[in-house]
Amino acid sequence: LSAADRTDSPAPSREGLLQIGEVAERIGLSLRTVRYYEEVGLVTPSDRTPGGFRLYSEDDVARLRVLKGMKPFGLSLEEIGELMRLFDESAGGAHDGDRARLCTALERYHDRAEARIGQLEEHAGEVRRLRDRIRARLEDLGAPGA
Amino acid sequence: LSAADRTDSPAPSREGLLQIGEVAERIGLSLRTVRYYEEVGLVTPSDRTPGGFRLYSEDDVARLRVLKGMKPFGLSLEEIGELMRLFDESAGGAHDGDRARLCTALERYHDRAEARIGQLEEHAGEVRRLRDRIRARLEDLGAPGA
DNA sequence: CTTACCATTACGACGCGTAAAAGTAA
DNA sequence: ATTACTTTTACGCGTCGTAATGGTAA
Repeated sequence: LSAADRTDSPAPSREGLLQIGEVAERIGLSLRTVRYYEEVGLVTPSDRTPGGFRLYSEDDVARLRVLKGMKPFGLSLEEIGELMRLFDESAGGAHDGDRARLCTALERYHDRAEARIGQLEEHAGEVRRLRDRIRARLEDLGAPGA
Repeated sequence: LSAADRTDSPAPSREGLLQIGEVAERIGLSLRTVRYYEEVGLVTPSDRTPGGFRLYSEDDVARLRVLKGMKPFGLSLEEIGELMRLFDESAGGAHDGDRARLCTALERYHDRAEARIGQLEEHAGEVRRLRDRIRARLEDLGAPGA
């Protein structure tokens, strides 16, 4: 290797395809998690090197990013998979199947999202009250000492 | 049994002590969960019937309620246990031990609570965006049909 | 005696963390 | 040859859900 090659870039590999380490770091997921998502059929790398290294396209990366964004939704990975397929199908333009089924399914997730938002806000409120209780204990504990 | 006894009250049992079913229903936890909290040393029933039925005092119930309120904090049950003990110790009035240790420990939980609040609000934001995307898909899907 | 409630034990699931042993890329 | 990256396999953990089997309360 010539000295000019010492850019030491982690692994652009070929044709803009990324290997798992780069992907995980960009998205903020662990390697284990990315592999697990593949194991349960959520995101499969578009290609592999002859040696078996996973190679992800930009689309794959995008899917993973969407996936990560869905996590606060509190769905199971299986449900996340269904939701992503619903998106795929509904984005397909050609609504070959029954559009009605897509709608009702999406509506259910929409309602669940609303419910989840409320729950998260409730939770934030509960934690705020807890924080205040801790704060009170602290003042109640720090004042006599100072 | 006389007909007058057919009030069929679930299980006030004796002396205001409640058995697990009543407790679980009041708090909104499953029996399994209540038993598990006991298993890991968080809330132990004050008494048992001769036959082995768990009997909870009002204080026990209160502890369980506090416990449930802490769940959105996202702590492990072990950490929740520590936090509850910190509360107990700091409420003891007689601060026999080192007050400094209590303070620093409580402060850590306080900071973690703040962080958690921020996280929950972020999550709510993400779910809101997701909801909007679902909504967009629905409009995009429903308009051409109607 | 019946019915509703409760006990214990144990195995399973989900979403990964983590380690082990080995192969691949450059 | 070295080094950094990757592979697969497999066991572990926390927080319960869910039987299965049998005892208790009234």
